[in-house]
Amino acid sequence: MAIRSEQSRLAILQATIRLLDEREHGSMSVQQLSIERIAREAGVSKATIYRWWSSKAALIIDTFLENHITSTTIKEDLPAIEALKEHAISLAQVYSGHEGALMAQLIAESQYDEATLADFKKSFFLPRREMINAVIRRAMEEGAIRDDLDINQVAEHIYSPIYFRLLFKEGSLDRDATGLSFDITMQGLKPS
Amino acid sequence: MAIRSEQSRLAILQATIRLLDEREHGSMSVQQLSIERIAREAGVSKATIYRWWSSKAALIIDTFLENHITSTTIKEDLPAIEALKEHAISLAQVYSGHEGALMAQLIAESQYDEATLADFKKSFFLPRREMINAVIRRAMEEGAIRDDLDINQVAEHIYSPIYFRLLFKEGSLDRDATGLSFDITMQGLKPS
Amino acid sequence: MAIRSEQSRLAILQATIRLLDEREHGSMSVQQLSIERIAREAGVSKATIYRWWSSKAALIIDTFLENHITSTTIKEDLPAIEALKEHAISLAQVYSGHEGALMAQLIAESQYDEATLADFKKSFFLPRREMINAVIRRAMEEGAIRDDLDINQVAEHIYSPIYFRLLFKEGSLDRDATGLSFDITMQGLKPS
Amino acid sequence: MAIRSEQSRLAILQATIRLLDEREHGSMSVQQLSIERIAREAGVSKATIYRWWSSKAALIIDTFLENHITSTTIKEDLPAIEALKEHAISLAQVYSGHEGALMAQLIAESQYDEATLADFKKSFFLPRREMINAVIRRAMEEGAIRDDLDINQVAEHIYSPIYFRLLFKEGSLDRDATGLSFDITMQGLKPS
DNA sequence: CGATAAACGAGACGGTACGTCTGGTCTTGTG
DNA sequence: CACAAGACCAGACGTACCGTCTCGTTTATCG
Repeated sequence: MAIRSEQSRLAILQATIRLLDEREHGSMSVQQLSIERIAREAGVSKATIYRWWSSKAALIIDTFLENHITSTTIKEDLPAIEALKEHAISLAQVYSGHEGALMAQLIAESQYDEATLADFKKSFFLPRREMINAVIRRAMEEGAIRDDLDINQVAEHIYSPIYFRLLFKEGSLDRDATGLSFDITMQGLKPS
Repeated sequence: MAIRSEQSRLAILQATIRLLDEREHGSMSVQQLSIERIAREAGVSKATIYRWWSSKAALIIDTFLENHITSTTIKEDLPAIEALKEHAISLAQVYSGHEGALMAQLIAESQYDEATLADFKKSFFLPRREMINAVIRRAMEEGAIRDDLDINQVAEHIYSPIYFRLLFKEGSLDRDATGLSFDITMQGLKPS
Repeated sequence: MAIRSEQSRLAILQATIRLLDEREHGSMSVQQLSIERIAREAGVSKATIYRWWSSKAALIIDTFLENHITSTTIKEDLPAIEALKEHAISLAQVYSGHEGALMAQLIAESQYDEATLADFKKSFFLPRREMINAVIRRAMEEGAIRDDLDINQVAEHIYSPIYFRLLFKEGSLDRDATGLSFDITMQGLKPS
Repeated sequence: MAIRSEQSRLAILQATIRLLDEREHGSMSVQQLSIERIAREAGVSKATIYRWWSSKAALIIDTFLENHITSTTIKEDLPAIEALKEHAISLAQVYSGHEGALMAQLIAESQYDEATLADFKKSFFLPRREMINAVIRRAMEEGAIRDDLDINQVAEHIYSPIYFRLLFKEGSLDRDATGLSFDITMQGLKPS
């Protein structure tokens, strides 16, 4: 039989994170990063990587998951609106650094491959959305958000300005700007 | 002396648009597209391409400009809010087709190169934003939009849901969905 | 592991010999011959050639070795002087054809690269010189050649007129001319 | 009208000699030297070079001629044999330095182009041979060399060991070695 | 003296090749 | 039988030259 080598798996993931690391020699972009290089760096055969990951993007997504990257908690004890606001602000702050660049590059890669986009959404979006949707639902119950809207569309309105700024490097991702943006959005979402 | 050959310039731009074209043999993505291939297809030396364009992305941007891609007009005779809405809807519709995919790929490329992002914004964003900003300003004067906000931020709120849907292929870009989304945003932007 | 492909090796050597062949389409010179072309002709990746040969010249030398080019036997049963003469004459005759041109081009290439010269001498010169030196030694013992000279210098005097004519295409390389030249040289080498 | 520009001609020749110069940045070989580079270095259009020289080799030959390279005088007041010996020795000494390398490279280039070989012989060989032939004739008259031989063949025997050593970098080109070699050759050429 | 014709610099152009890199696949031998 | 090691074909990378070809711009002769 010969089971999958955990040692190789880890070596590959660690080589990947090391090559993407901001403090290293130049910190490669996702585009510059090559399977070839990762294999060399990890002391692993290229075939082993291809055996277990379908694409460079899939490997990078796994690397992110393994390294608990870009997780933001939601404070359950606050009023729903404020919990959402805190979440938005902390997400924006995470995105203003190196992890934001990586996230932007993953979104970029997703434009070239359906499967990558699907994988990306499954791994990052849906889990987070489930959490956030619960809070949105709570806000609807609290009467702070219109309850005649699709929940996903509400989430979209909350997130989209943050991703816009991330991808276009336009406007700030700091606390104040994100808070103001959130308030405007909420003004549009509250019941009339 | 030795003037640039218009013939070569056109051959290059046309070969590029042809290779990116949706109806052709597979319709290459921006990533798959190579300078090598464009040169071969255009019957042109690679050096000629490198002489005039600093990167593949720069060439593609020029190709877009040359082909009047993704231009949407603004109806000046409507009330400002309705002009904005029409603009948003027609932009979303353009983005729901092949041109949307190309636009998404250009945004993707911009994540890997500062210069590309700058070029991209200069060529597509700023011109459009100038137009839209005038309408936003008119809406402020008409009292339909809060006049205490930065105009760019207002534009951001109008655009960001569209780009979110474009990039994440989540939610629809059709007339109804875009209209609803726009209405929500406007609700947040109108004076209290 | 991953052993060298004998199939590729042969394809490369055969493509090389084919391209250099006198009967083919123009018969390329060593200078005109390109790694690119050989790879294309052999149906082989350029990298495979670069992996195993350090330069075009090294590849051509191997091609020669593989094809038993320019080997001339020495008749052991003749008196030493006559064996040497026969050898000189047959070498000159070989050099008067296509193989002479290739040899001249290899000498030419050697002027531009130390390693090529060394490789060339190791592969062609030294083996032949060992054979010839034995005969020269026999001639010295037979009293036909001065035995106070360095053997290499004796060999040099025998060979140099042939290479002179080869490289300068001056004078003939036929049996009579080479024989006469050899006799003159021998007159200078015999004991006084 | 419009006569050839002496200024350009000189700039080209000087750029060439400078690029080939041993003291400069790496001292390019004839092979590495490119028309492109010479033109750039000379501040001259490529076309101007192509207008006046048929090949790189032709240009280099002209450069040599212009710079009185590798000229060796013959002492008329010595006995013919000694004049020849002095000539051979001083030629070998010239060839043991940078000029020898250039000469070797010109011989190399000549292997790839008939016209270059012809030009090379016409510019360097024949003039020198006329001088040397006169001395050989004198040696014949003095009874020091067999007078039943073709003069060119005599010259060949005198020169060939020197070129052999130059091209194969085998054996020395110093005074003693060249002198010994010359003596051996002369022993073969003197009347019996 | 002014027309004109060649020579010139500048450099764009289509090509060809360079040597390196990566993508994926396949093979061989080890643990 | 998963793995490392790495060979293999394919093909793109960006650069360097090739030799040809406009371009204006001198520059000298000739009408």
